[in-house]
Amino acid sequence: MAGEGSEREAPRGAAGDPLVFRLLNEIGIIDQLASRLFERVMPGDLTLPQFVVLNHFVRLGRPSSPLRLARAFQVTKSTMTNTLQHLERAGLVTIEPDPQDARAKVVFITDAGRAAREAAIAALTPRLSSIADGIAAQDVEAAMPLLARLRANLDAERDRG
Amino acid sequence: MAGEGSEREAPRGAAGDPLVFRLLNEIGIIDQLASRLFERVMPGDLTLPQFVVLNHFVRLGRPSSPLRLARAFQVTKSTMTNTLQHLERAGLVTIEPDPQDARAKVVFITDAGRAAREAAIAALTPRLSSIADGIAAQDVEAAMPLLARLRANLDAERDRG
DNA sequence: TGCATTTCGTTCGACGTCGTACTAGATAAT
DNA sequence: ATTATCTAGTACGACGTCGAACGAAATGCA
Repeated sequence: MAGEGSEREAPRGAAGDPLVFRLLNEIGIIDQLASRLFERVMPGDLTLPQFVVLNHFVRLGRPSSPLRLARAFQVTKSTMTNTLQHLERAGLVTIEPDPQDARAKVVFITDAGRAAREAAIAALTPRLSSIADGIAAQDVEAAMPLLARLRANLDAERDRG
Repeated sequence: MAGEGSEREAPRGAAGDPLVFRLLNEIGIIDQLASRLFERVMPGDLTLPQFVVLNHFVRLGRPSSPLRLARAFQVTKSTMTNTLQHLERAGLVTIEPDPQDARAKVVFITDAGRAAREAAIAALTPRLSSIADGIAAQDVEAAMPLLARLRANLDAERDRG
């Protein structure tokens, strides 16, 4: 464990003591550390959101649209526009008008995109084992329902206004 | 970035550890949703990092320095410089040179800062119960060691380069 | 003492993210 | 048909975040 100064605290919320605050707190730290680590390990200029989009294409096996991608990743349309523009400039995806709907666009992954995704996974994989070190699969499985519930609650609260 | 929604596909179990990957994925989504919700609920122009810094001051009960704050929240110095500049412009903190060390600075929370923090907490509190709805305290307690371990692993991996 | 190194903080440019506002095209309503 | 409304995507500005580079001050070392 790193330096643990007496002043150490979490980068997220924690207005008081409540348990859920502590949980969100811990989650915030983990997300912070994980994202940074991912970006540092990524080859080239590939960022985490860019990788995630490329990965999605490979798993999906077919083209998609900016809006569907935005929904899939819970980001706004403008955020996805931004990410796709970067990917397109890097030649990792191509974007064409949708023949069916002149408002829409179709996004394809390119061969270079697939290669970049493979390289990223190759760089990531060895790190994942270190990160998983000393973590029991059954403990993770046991924690997932809690997290799913928390996510669902946040989701509902988001729609609430 | 968050995880996929409806456009889901069977995660083909690439080499490595799909389990920890899924965990980090879920954590990413939760952090996303929680952060957005916080910012939407925050009164005025207060952002989450700004609130967290103010909150830290109240809990700490004494001034601090940009570097110590950066370490406490696991962000870089430049990130903290940025946040503190916003807080100072809003009159929520004051920043003075450190008499002991001419390189350093001392950051104080102001009365306006305390008031802003109180207002934020007042706005946040009612949301908390909704977010915690259906979540058992013992389940959270049970999950914390796992998360702590994950955090520690990420921390160690970060220092590894 | 004097110079090299470390430390504290800022500046700069880049990316992700949001929300608002806008265009263009599709759909519904009358 | 014509108009009103909704939908897909983009533009813009703001904030958080990082890393690299920098100036200024403290510390270490010879």
